Amino acid sequence: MGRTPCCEEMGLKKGPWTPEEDFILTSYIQQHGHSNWRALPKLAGLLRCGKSCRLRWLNYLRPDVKRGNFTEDEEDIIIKLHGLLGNRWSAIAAKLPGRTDNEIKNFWHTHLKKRTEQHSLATAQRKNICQNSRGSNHEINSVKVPFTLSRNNLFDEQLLQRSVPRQSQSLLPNQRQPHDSTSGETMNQSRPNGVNNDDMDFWYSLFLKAGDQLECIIETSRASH
DNA sequence: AAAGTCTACAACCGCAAAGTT
DNA sequence: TAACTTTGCGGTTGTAGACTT
Repeated sequence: MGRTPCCEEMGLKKGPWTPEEDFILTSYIQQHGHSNWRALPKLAGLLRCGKSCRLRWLNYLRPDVKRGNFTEDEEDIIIKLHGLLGNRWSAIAAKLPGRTDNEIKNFWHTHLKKRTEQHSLATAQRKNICQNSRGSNHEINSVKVPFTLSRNNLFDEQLLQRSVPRQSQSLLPNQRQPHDSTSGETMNQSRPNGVNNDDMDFWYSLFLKAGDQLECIIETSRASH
């Protein structure tokens, strides 16, 4: 038996939200919270599905949502984190208070993607020149950070150990204490080398410390293997 | 001024993970 | 433990407004 799509029920409205709907949703959540998105629209008197209400609240109506243009600092963080995390927009958004995953995703596709593609092209061209001058026949790998994290892949810890700057070695996973017994247990169960790939705080701090230097060294390391 | 094209972003969709019974 | 429900995520689409021809 399949799951019923949330908007399949008859009479549910789709498309842009009206100010009246926004007011009803905001008022309801301020009074009752949002413990059950599925039941919320009926209780609030909205002809919307719970999913739509949740999205509207999280991306637009929440009081702590920051509107307006991204600052240069925010752009920089997004670019760096995207290099580290890939398209994990919610993880990136977690590091930018007031910004939503949807907003960051849109901003990436409309502004930053082009810019980083241009940067990658320039980097590849620069490295080609460098490689050719050394007479190497190694293929240039365009992947910026080889241990880019995603839900399903593991990074190459040995490569990371070889690659990070000396001053950042102390931050590597096997030198680091787990946050607590629970996370430590999870780490050991799920990762033979004791690494929890979801520990974004760690990778974020490492990346901010090592930053471009880490990327540069890893690229060199790959080319030399 | 009209038509065509581009850009930005709100919103939808399907899927998978997490939670519940 | 299986079946089912709910939530959250990321990819994609629809469309309004800006811009160009």
